Amino acid sequence: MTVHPKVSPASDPTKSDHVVPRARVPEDRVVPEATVARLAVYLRVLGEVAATGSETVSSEDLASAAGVNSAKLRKDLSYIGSNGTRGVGYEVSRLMRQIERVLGLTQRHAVAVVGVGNLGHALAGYSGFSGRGFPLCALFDVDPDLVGIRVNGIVVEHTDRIGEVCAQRGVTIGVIATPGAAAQSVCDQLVAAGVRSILNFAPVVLQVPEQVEVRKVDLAVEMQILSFHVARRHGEFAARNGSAVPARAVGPR
Amino acid sequence: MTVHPKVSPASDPTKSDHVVPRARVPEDRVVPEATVARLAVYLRVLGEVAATGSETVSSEDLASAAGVNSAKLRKDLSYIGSNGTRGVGYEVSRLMRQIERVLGLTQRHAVAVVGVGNLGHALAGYSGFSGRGFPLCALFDVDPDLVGIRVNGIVVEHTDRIGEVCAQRGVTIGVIATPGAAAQSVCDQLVAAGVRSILNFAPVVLQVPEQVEVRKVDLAVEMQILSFHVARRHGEFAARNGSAVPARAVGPR
DNA sequence: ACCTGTGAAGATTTTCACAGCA
DNA sequence: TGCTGTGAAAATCTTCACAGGT
Repeated sequence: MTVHPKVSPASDPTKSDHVVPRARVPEDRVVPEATVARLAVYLRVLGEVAATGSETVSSEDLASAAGVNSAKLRKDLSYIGSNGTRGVGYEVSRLMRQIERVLGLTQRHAVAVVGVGNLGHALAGYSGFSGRGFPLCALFDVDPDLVGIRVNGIVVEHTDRIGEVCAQRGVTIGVIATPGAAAQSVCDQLVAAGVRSILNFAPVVLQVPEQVEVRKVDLAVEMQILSFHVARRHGEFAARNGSAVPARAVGPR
Repeated sequence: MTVHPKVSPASDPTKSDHVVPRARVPEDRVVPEATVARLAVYLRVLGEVAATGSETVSSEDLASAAGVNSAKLRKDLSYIGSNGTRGVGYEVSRLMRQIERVLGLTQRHAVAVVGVGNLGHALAGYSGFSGRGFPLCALFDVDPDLVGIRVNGIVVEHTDRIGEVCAQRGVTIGVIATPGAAAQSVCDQLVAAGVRSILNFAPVVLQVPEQVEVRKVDLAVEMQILSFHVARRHGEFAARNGSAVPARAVGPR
């Protein structure tokens, strides 16, 4: 079941020296997963800052615009070897380039979307896709009525041709927007075609080889998490006095 | 000079005492945030198990279907005071009810979707919405061509009426599917209307009072995270000893 | 024999707080 | 003075490993 690559409980928790020499790539720093997710957010916020004409930002301002605290932001940026200037802040354009480089946005990633229903359509039309280094290169569906039509300039192919078309067009990222029942099979085909990164919108837990990175976006899960918090809010107070909603500390603006 | 347009973000000065109130269940048990997200997944998988006719599952089987390891699953379930039977496993229907109760799915949560573009349409048509205890009760848009039309049985209202309509229909969860530029303003209106849970699809970091729970779904961020992993695979470990691929297993979230 | 529930260890992430530089 | 970069502490989350019930 669980694969156990390493067994030895490792060594002394003296983190100061990275004992295991990683490959000799320039800027080889370990970027925590949690940090990666936030870097993308910082990048967008930096874009907004740049649009205002500011050439520098402080960690404080950037953090508050990104909704995190400034210590976290500084630590995140320190992982990517960034340097701002003490007493001044970060140079916006330089920092943007740095984050883009770390996120691999200096290369383009050809994207295929499988499933051209409501959601697939919306995705295909999403400008942030092609606009931001993720050119949409292929669309697939099983529905004969959809195969052959053109969406956002791309002709919809039959899912049977996933392997062939993805290989041909160098697809590196696959987006699954099919019904749940079809998702695993589609996923298998993408993986067979060499796709190693998948964004899954189908309400299914995909089983993939470990080298494949899957990100899941699940509306039902998000709604249920919100539901939990709604219930919690009511539960904490309602038990005692039966009132619907606890007094609000913040009124309408 | 400062970037933040609005009031306090979900984190800031006032946040010195940042101890997020832990999630509580009537029994005074604490459910970690990370666990809450997985409970929703377990619930779906349990549904699939139930469909096969099994009346019990082991932590091992359930975990593998949910893509997590069994120790984690058992610990998660222990937080909700669940009990399976040693030597046997968990009773499927009982466990489902328990999770539903903890997630607050025993009550209905009226949902409003703001923004009836491509994505909003897709969301409005999403069956898992109304089907699963989240009745879609209101739709809003600014576009005069959309206001008044009926989508999935719901008449689209103008966003000016968010406050009025949400209050009237008892909306507790708001979904923002507008362009980024409109999102903050829409959010403010939802909050003013008493909505305390928001699912945000707009590529913006919303600034909200701290009692409001915001979940963000951000396609660009997801793509960029995948991009990072693509780049890492190709870059760093390329020529390390010939053995297995160094990529570490990364579970969903 | 099998499988849950959980204390404790380990790993990761967040926050604090301050040294040090422009 | 103002703000970054970062050790170190704290908090959170994951995994181990086994006691204990069936």
